[in-house]
Amino acid sequence: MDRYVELLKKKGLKITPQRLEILRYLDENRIHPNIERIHSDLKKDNPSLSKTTVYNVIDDLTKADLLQILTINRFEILCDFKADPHHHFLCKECKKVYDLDEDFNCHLLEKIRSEGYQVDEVHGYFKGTCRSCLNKREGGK
Amino acid sequence: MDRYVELLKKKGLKITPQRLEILRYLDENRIHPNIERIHSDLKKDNPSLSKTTVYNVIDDLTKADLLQILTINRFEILCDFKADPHHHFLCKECKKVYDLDEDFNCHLLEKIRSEGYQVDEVHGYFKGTCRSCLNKREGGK
DNA sequence: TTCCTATCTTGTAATGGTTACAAGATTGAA
DNA sequence: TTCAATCTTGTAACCATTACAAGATAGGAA
Ligand SMILES: [Mn+2]
Ligand SMILES: [Mn+2]
Ligand SMILES: [Zn+2]
Ligand SMILES: [Zn+2]
Repeated sequence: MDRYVELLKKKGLKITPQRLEILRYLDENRIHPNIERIHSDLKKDNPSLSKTTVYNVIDDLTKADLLQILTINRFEILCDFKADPHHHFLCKECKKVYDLDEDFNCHLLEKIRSEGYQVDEVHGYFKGTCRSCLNKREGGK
Repeated sequence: MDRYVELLKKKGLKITPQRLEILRYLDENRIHPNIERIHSDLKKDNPSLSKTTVYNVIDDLTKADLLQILTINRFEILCDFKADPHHHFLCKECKKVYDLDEDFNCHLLEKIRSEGYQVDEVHGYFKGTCRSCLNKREGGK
């Protein structure tokens, strides 16, 4: 059975072409796209896709814990296929959002939990300039 | 000289009553208020304060690095007087945002820097349920 | 397979937080 | 004291997101 059909079934969501396409797209394109990007990319193969549907599906999938919305900037909704927990780096110059795979701060997490907080989500956002933009800056002088 | 006058002067910003009031308010109320809250609280003593001015001043002070805007949720602008770097815990139940004073993940920060990223900001956001809300839940059963 | 209802998709309209703008007030340097 | 640059204010515009209603689809039951 298709991997994405399985994911939706497991969460009790109906199988629709739109949900499958968006899920596949996010899994295969780990670029933290915004709503506009998802919509315009998928419209190529499915011209009738409505932007409202993209909003709805992102909402459903987020509630089902199949993806997460980043709040690394407040100007747009950035979507991330939910794989292992990881953190992010936003380059202020090219605006790309990179994944950081390294494990992140178990010590503080333990500390907070031991103080009685119930922690459901851990978000780590680093902001600055990526290597590629730094290089361009060097080259361009 | 007034502490806040000094801060503004150091950054080359003109001294205005609105800027001083907002700066003082944020320093004395470390509750990560949103624009609406700042505006309505300060309007009590200064009825002519415009919401546009709150937006403008927050913008100026952020650019001057005197405060930071949290992106812990995408529904509102939360302001934080810029003191020592620290991280945050959002309670999904009462919506309060707590400061986490513990030092946070120097290891990963070093790793990223060593890989060539230039890191300007580090944001750590934890989300879940705070002790006070957990207690209420227990008591209310 | 067929039927039927709950759910989903779509286009359009409404919403509301944020930003743009222009006129009048204030600041601070000369 | 003067005056230009900057700031504050109210109003209007913007536009991403959400609400809504009508028609389509999914999937369980018979
Ligand atoms: Mn990611
Ligand atoms: Mn804080
Ligand atoms: Zn870059
Ligand atoms: Zn709470």
